[in-house]
Amino acid sequence: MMTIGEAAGATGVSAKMIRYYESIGLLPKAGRTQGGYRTYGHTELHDLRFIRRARDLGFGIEEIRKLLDLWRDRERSNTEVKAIAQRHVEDLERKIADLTAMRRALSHLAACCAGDGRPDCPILEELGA
Amino acid sequence: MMTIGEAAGATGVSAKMIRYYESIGLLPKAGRTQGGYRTYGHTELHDLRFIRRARDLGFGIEEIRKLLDLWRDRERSNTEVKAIAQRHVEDLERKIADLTAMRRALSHLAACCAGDGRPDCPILEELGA
DNA sequence: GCTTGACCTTCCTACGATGGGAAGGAGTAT
DNA sequence: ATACTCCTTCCCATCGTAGGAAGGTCAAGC
Repeated sequence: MMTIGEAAGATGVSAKMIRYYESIGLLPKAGRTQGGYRTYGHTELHDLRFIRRARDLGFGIEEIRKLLDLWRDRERSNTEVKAIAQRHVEDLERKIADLTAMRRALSHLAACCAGDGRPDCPILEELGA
Repeated sequence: MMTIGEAAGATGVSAKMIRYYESIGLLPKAGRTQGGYRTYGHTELHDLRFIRRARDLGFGIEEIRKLLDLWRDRERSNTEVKAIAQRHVEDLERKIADLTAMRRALSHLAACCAGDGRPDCPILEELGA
């Protein structure tokens, strides 16, 4: 059995976030020592690593909640899991497209700006047009 | 002279955000009518459009604050503007790279998942590995 | 046993940008 | 005068994460 700090070190999820995930019901309430310290065992560490990986893939808390439920359900249907994943892929693609449009517009403007110390600046001209 | 709602309609910046920008000092305090309504003229509309365009390019408030200051400064050096823009381009590229990595990993997993209603699911297997 | 220091507890605050809504006043058209 | 739209300020929520304060617990060394 580990303390919250050890579990944090072992999973890469900060102690702060572990308490937060518990507080919003993403994780079941952790066991406690006599002194009131939270305790973490194999199952709990697994959940934490699961959450960590899902966060790394950009899933939001509510999506992770569903994924954890599905993971715990032996009778689950992979159709639902795949749907969640595909929705998230589309979400990522939308965000990538937005950022890419910004980057393209802005790097074009930056390329047009001499950057030679004079006041003339196509970037500001465009913003102030 | 326009009211805040008219200025919002004319610039695409919501009345809420106009008040917010004023409250954080991004915009100077607007003039007021006798009744206490904020008033907006040419200069103010220009600033609002400037902010709107900069937001559309993904600049944060503090960057916009600097850009607005530079815009107002006739003695400005385009070197500084270009540096801000290039830093932001790099920021965008980092975000794009992060999201792209997520999308690649996740769409690979989704492609490996049959989605045929059975419990077997490479996505959950990977998250729970 | 006692002290020290590391770790834990809860609770509050903040971020960045935006939106929602309540309560009440201003302006305008009939 | 009435009714309606718009304005005002103020508070709260989002989402995930981090910082800090005040106080309790635990283990190691003396």
